Amino acid sequence: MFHQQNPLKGQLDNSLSTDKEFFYCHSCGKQYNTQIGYRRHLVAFHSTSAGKPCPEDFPDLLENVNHLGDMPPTPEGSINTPVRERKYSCERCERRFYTRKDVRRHAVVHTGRRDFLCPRCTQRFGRRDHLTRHLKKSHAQESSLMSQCASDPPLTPAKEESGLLPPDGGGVSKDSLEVFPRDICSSYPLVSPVPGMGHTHMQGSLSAGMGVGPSQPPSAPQQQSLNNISRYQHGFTTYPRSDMDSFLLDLQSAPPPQMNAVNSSTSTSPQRETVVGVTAGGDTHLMPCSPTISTAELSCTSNMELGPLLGFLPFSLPPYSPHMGMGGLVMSYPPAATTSSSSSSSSTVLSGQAPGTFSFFQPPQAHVPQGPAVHSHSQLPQPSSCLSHYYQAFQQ
DNA sequence: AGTTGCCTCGAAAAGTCT
DNA sequence: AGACTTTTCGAGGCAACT
Repeated sequence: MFHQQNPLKGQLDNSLSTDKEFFYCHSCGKQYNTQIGYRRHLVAFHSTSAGKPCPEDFPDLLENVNHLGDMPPTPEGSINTPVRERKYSCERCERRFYTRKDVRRHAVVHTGRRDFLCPRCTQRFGRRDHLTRHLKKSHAQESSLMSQCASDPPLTPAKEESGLLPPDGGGVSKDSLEVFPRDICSSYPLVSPVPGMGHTHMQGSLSAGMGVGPSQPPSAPQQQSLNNISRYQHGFTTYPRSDMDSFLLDLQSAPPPQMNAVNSSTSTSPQRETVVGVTAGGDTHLMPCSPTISTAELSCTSNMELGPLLGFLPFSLPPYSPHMGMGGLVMSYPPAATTSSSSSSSSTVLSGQAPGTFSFFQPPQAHVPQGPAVHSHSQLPQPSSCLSHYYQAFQQ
């Protein structure tokens, strides 16, 4: 956020407007409202010209560039560019787009749906590419760290064991698979953000989001044992501290989670049910009781599905559109809750899972061993060696 | 035409400096 | 505390691919 009295602005811009200042690029005539935009542009395209103010003979040009934004380009206003028409308009607002695809994607703005869950943190995104970007930018270092941490067995991208996965990777983005080698996914006991991730507030507190939670804060001793490898220590990607803070605060005040709500919501799924289980450490977890969960599901946390939690969201979701959850990693709607078109195409149906059933993905170590499928996980580094404070906090 | 993902920009949040 | 910088996310445009 830039403040109004940015001294740099005076150096960089040759503003046209009296009430708004801009940053101009003299090389290509682009205009930016913010310094950061201008700088990024310089770095990206004119690294040698960084810092140079644009000459003053660009105003006319830039005026045309100024806000093509939401307006259809006019022939006289275009800069030698072919005239394109924004034929497709949004029904809920007056925005217009060049393609229908853009309209559909834009719909997320109105629905507020964020079906793409980050398997590493509690972030949710409305678009897959946003999640991909988030993973690359915010969790890339963790991936490398975990790669080093989990040296045995050697890293194997989940897609390589894709015999259990649909050809498309089970709806998990290629990037996600690449970013999340199997062992990494397995090593992180993702506390399924699920039960609460569907909370109304998009940026709500973790605890509200988790809806689960333990009534006591994370145990300090365990955390201390992890200090030397915590990815939250200096130099690692930051996590939403505000979320963590509010989560911890909520832990102190929130009533015990209604885990059975999840259970009841999943009761429609005959194949995979979620029950409240208690681990050896006395921790409460959601535990899938079906043996039909495949290794792929265990391996890739991106397969988390949010169906159960949506059942008790405080807001009513709009009818599911296949385009909104397309290829999504998360949503699976029961036939009764979907239109005729959505049950087959809208959601990712995992192998071994009946289509259209609510299901709930569970972090691997919450399971009791389930035969060969779990074998590989037993070889993975124990969570205690690689688990971050963050996730451990939610595991308590 | 639909799907997917990358690029870009603007805005806001978070972090750092004075 | 305010100014400033950096990081992250939301969103639109668009190209590649099917």
